Amino acid sequence: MDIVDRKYRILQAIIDDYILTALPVGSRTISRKYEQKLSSATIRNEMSDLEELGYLDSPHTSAGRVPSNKAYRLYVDQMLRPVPLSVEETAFINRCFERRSHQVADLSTRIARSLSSMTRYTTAVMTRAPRSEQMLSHLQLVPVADRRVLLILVTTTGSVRQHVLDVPRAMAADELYAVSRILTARLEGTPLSDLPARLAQLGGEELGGLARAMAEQQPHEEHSDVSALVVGGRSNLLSFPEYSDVDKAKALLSVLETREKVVSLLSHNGEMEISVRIGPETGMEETKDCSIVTASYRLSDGRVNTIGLIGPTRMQYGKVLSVLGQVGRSLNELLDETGGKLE
Amino acid sequence: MDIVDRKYRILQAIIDDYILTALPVGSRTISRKYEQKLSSATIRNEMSDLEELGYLDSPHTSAGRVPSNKAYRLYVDQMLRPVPLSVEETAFINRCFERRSHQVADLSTRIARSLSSMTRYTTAVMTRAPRSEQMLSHLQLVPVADRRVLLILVTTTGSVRQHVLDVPRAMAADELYAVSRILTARLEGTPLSDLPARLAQLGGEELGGLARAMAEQQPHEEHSDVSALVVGGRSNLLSFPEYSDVDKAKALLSVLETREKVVSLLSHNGEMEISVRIGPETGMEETKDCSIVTASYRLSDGRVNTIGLIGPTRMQYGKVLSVLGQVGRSLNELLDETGGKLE
DNA sequence: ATTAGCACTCGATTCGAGTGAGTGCTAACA
DNA sequence: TGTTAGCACTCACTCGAATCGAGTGCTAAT
Repeated sequence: MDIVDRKYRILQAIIDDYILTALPVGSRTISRKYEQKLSSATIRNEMSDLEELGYLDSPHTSAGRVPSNKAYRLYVDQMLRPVPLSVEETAFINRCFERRSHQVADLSTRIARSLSSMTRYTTAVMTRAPRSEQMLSHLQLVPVADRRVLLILVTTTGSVRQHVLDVPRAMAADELYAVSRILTARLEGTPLSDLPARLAQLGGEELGGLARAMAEQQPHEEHSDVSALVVGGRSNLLSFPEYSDVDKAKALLSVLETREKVVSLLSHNGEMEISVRIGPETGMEETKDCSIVTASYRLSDGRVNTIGLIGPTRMQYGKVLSVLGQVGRSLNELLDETGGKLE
Repeated sequence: MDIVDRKYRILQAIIDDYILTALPVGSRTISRKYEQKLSSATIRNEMSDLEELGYLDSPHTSAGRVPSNKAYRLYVDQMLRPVPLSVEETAFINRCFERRSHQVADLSTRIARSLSSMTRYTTAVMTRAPRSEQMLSHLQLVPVADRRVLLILVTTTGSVRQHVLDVPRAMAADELYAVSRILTARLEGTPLSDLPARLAQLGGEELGGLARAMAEQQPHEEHSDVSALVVGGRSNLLSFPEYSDVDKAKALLSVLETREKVVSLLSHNGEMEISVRIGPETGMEETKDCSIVTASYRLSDGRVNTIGLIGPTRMQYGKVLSVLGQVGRSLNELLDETGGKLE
C-alpha cells in the first residue's frame, strides 16, 4: 500500500504541475520540485507504470508526460484538496451578490462577469423555467395602443410574463379590467402549459374575442424553457497555450456563440448539484479537449439556475470548485433574503 | 486630368486587390490583372507617387504596397461601385424579417446572426430608447406577491416598461386598480424622465405609500438608455489573417465582450443614417486597425436601432454597404406592416 | 528496491544559403 | 516627355543541416 501511495502522490504532482505550466512534465522536475527523496530514475520507473495504467500519455518519446483524461477524473474525484479562497476573492464574490445596490446589470450577467474575471475561464449562466410547473395566479390586461393590449401573467411563484396581443376591436381600460377580473377568476391555478387550451375552450365572443386572441397568440415560449443565457469571458480562452492555434480557438469560440450549443453543454448535468465533465464527457466533438464544471441551484419559484465554467481539461479544478462553492453560498444567502425571487 | 484619372484607377485596383487577398500588392500584379496596357515599370512610378501622396504604405522595401487609411477613406467616399446582391442573398435577408413566423429569437438577434453569417464580419445590434422623449400614457399596478406589486408603464408611443416594487402593506387587486386609475389620470403625459420627481411630489400617504415607493424604487435605467444589445459572429474575426496573432485577436475580442465599449463603438455615429469609420476614426485604441460600418433606423416609437459591422480596415465595403442597404429596406417594410412596433 | 550512468530520441532552436517578389534607378525609346 | 526594358539591390521567407537539451529506457552497481 505504501508503494501505491507513492504512485498516487507522484501522479498528483504531475497533474498539479501540468495544470500550472501546460508543459509535459519530466521525471527530473518531479524529483526536484515534489519528491526530493526520490531520484529521477525512480520517478521514471513509476511514471512508466502510470503510463501503462492509462493515467499518463507521452506526446513523443523524449518529452515529459501529460495526464490523461482518466487521470483528471481520478484527480477531481479523489485528489482534490480544497483551495481556500483569499479574503479578497470571497469579498469580491459577495460584492457581486449585494442587494440591488449597483443596478448596472442583472444578476446573471454579474455572475458571468465576475466568475470569468476571477477564474480566467469562460462562464455561462443559464436560467430555466420549467413552464409546466408554474400556475397562473393573476392575469391582467393593459391598454397599449388602439387595438393592442398587453397581457400580463403572474404565476403562483411570483414570476411575471408579459406579451403584447392584437385584439379585434379597441377596448377601454375599464373594460379590460373587467375582463381581467373574470378571466383571473376562471383561470386561477391553471398550469401555464394548459393555458392556451383552456382559453380556447372559453373561446366564445362574450369577452370581445379576447380569449380567442389570447389562445392563438400565446408565445410558444422558445424551443426549450431557457429563459436567460449569458456567456462571459470568451476571450479568456485565447490566453491558454492550448488555443494559440487560431483554428482551434475559432472552433471553440464558435460553439460558445451558438446559443443552442451552449445550452446543451450546460444541460448535460445529471441533476447533480455540482458536476465536472472532462474531455469527451462534455459530449461534444468541439469540446473534447475541454472540461466543463457546472453548478445548479433550484430557486424557490421552481426555476433552475445553472452556472458553468469551461476551459481546457488542464483546468484549475480546485480553485474553480472553491469559487463555485462560495458562489453557491452567497446565492443561497441572497435567496433567503429575498424569499427566493431573483431579479 | 487623364494622368490623374490613371492614378485613380491604379489606386482603386490596388485597394480592390488588397481587400481581396490581404497581401501587399506589387506593380507587376496590377500590370497583369488590372492595367494590361501599362508596364510594371510605369505602375511602379505611379505607385511611388501615390505613396508620396499618402495613399499607400510600404511595409518594407521589397514587399508590395498597402493602402493607407486615407486611401480607404477615398475609396468609400468616391470609388465604391454598388455591389449587387445575389437573389439568394436578398432572399436570405428578407427571410430574417418575415413576420413572426419562426419565433426562435428576437429580431435583433436574428439580424445579428444573419448579417454576420452573410458578411463574415462581426455584427452588433443595439436599440436605444431616448427616455426623455417618451411620455406616460397608462400606468397599471398588478399584484405579484403579498407585499410586491408589478408596476407597468405604457408610453404614448406604445412601448412598455415593467418593474417590481416592494410596497409597505399588502394590497388587493381592486385597490391597486383604483390607485392605478388615479395615478394614470394625474400623470398622463408626464415625460418618463420626470416621473420620479412627480411621484415624489404626490408623495402623501393617501395612496397607501405607493407613490413614494414608486418614486424611490424607479430603476434608474442603466447608465445610458440602451435597451438591447446583441453581438454576433465574434469568432468570424479569427478567420482574418490580420488576427492570426492570438494577442491581437484577444485584445479585439475582449473589447467586443465589454458591453460599454461596444455601445460606445456603435454610438459615435454623427446622426448619419449610414456611417463608415476607418481605423482611428473608430475612436478606440483597440480598434485602430478596424473599420466600423453602422446604420441607424429610427423606429416610429422614438427608439433608434443601430446595426454595426466591424472588421479589419481591409473590409469589403461595397458588399457590406449593399447588405446594410437591403437590411434597411426590409426593416422599413416590416415597420410599415407593423406600424413601427418592433418585437 | 533504488539509483547512477549512459546511449538514444526527438522536438526546438539556430544559422546560412538560396529564392523570389518587389523596388528604384538609369538609360533607351517612341 | 511619357513609357519601358533592364539591372542591381533589398529583404522576408523557406529549407536543410547542425546543434542543443530535456527527457526516456535500460543496465549494472549499491
